[in-house]
Amino acid sequence: MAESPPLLDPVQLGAYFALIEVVDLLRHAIEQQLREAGDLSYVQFQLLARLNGAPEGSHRMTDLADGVVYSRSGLTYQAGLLEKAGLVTRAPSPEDERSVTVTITDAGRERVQRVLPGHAEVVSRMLFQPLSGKDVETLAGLLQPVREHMRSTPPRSAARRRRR
Amino acid sequence: MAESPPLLDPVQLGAYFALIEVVDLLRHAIEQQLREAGDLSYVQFQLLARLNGAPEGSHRMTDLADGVVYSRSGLTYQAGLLEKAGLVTRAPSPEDERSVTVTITDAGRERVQRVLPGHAEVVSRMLFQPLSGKDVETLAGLLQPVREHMRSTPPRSAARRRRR
DNA sequence: ACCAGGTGCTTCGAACTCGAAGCACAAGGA
DNA sequence: TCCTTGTGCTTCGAGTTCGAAGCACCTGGT
Repeated sequence: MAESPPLLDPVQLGAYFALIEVVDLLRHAIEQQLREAGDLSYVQFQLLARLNGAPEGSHRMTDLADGVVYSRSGLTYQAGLLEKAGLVTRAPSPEDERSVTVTITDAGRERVQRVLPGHAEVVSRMLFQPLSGKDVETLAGLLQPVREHMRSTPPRSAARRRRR
Repeated sequence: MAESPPLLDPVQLGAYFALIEVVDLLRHAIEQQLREAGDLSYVQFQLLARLNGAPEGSHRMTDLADGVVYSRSGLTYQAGLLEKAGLVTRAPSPEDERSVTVTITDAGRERVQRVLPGHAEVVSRMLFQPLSGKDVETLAGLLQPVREHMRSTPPRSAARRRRR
């Protein structure tokens, strides 16, 4: 039987490894900055930022979990921490008694504002410093379709919950 | 006082968010595949792959930790698991009594070979499907300098260990 | 009106992660 | 030689993560 050709050529491998490594290093740097500047984990920051940008400053738990790449149970845990810290409130939704509406508080908005400059600074310095404006546009243009592709493609052997 | 301009423009924000999200989604998919195909976590796979590619099939702990973005203690833990699973052996280095040399076993190599095709398939399908060959080259070309930049730039307020 | 299946969230247990502290060896100057 | 400092790894404790299971509510068909 013939040797099946490698599914990834060297260029692809390089892109793949670089992608993973770049994001790992970036995340570490960001996490450290957020911890020092505002005692937030990256997930917590993402949640607050998302709420801060929402029309009413609130979202359902599920929408939050879908937005961030995160498990439901993990979200419950983090939402609990944020609530305990007074950065967020949780209340059952009026329309659907099952769902919980998470709303950012003033303290939460302040916290986001507090860490935001440092956050932007880290991203700018670590990620964008070696890239020209043109490069960034190109990068964004390449990643956007990939993002959409991944979002639209179900996890193959998917079954968020056992389907009948 | 004047409003300080945002440190990140919309295009940069888009690139940044897409980058993070793409890698998060990719990692999840990969992790699931590795777990199903070979009962490996992503870190374990990375470690085995690195050892598999090494000249002697071995590395010192520190070199492994530096290669992967990972804490020392975490590496000790994972190396322990891999050893327990018989995929790797650990032995004190002959030259330096302090350091530990990790070596991949035949079973370890087999395991890598077993999961590799599926791994490549997932990466290919999720990441590269929406990209042309030219796109991939461009992406690799953009990320390479960023990777080097991050690697060479120390964590700013760095001090891996308390410096005097 | 019932009730079977679906959905939203939480709880639970097990596993993983990290940094700080600790141990042992190494290296280099007094 | 000693002894101070540095390095390689492990241990420890606390915090975080996930999936499976569980509970409550909602929906649509009969």
